Amino acid sequence: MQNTAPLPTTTTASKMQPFNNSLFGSFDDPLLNARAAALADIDVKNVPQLTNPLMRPHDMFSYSNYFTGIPDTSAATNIYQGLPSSSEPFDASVVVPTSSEDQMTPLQQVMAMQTYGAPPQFQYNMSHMTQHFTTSSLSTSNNITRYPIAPPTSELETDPRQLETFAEHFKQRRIKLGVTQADVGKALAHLKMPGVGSLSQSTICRFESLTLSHNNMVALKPILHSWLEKAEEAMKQKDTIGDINGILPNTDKKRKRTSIAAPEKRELEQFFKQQPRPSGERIASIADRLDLKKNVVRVWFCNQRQKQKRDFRSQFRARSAAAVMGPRVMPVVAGNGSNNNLKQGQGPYNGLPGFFD
DNA sequence: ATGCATGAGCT
DNA sequence: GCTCATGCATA
Repeated sequence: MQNTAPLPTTTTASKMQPFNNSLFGSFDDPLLNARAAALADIDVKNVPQLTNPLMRPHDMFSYSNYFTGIPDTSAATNIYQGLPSSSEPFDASVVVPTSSEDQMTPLQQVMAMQTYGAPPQFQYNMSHMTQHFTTSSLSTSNNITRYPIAPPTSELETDPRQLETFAEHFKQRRIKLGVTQADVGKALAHLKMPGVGSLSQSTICRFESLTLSHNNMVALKPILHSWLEKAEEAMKQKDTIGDINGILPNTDKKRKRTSIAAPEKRELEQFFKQQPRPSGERIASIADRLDLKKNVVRVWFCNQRQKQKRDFRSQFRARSAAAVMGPRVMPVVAGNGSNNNLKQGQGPYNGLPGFFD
């Protein structure tokens, strides 16, 4: 509504950490196969079907959207081949959060992200993946990780219920093991899986709460599964858990974080209801009206759309709703050998009416 | 747990 | 300028 109050937004700054990742080169983790057993004790829930007006034909469907009841076995979601192995010599330190002690040069990170050094069985099937699985947020931060290994084979690997089941199981076990989400994230780098670095607490949290896109869930599952197995082992032969290294000063730069005031936020939400995808001019208009920076408004809408997709299921699940909808259109990737067949959906919006300017 | 932000790749 | 994966900062 009105922004008589102080400032519509406020920003704060805080520390930014430098690179602290390890993992590179060595990947002693043979792809393992599965874990059906590990998940056997979990129950599978039924998921209602639904549709998300925000979804567009070429959008990479989110985990939430996956729950449309429409089975999907398209290659687009099959990112992994197998699961991380657990049949290798166990190294307690792997699951022990040793804080940020790992160092990796930007170049190494880049390389680690690429599947370049991985053997064939570890590589992605380029024609079956989307950009994000090759080189997502490469320089976003000090942590690498992002998708490694091969594409998934079985449907079990991408089955939403399986993923959900695993996520729950994972969380329960993690807690049992007394490991925090942040610890898990850091420990991942120790798995030394090709292309796998550490992850943030945020991501682990989102994985557990299923607030990630389906592809993201699928990609992370084998990695977290691998960690869990090692962690379970560590639990057993617990003793020499050398939680070595540890301390690392956080003396660095800062990053601002805008805080949009409630009134402005309420208006933004109203605008969003009217049109989730405002034009640049529209955004400028809104920004001007709310006395916010245009970029802040733009990003807000981007995040809102992303959030809507992720949260969609949680908003409607556990409900009998069975609004069967038309078949979901998956991005068809032409494996033409070209080096740019990792399309990302951005086709024209064909959702519900009224969402265009 | 989640809001705001970044950056890659793509249109 | 968009989507997506992800992260820092913070409520």
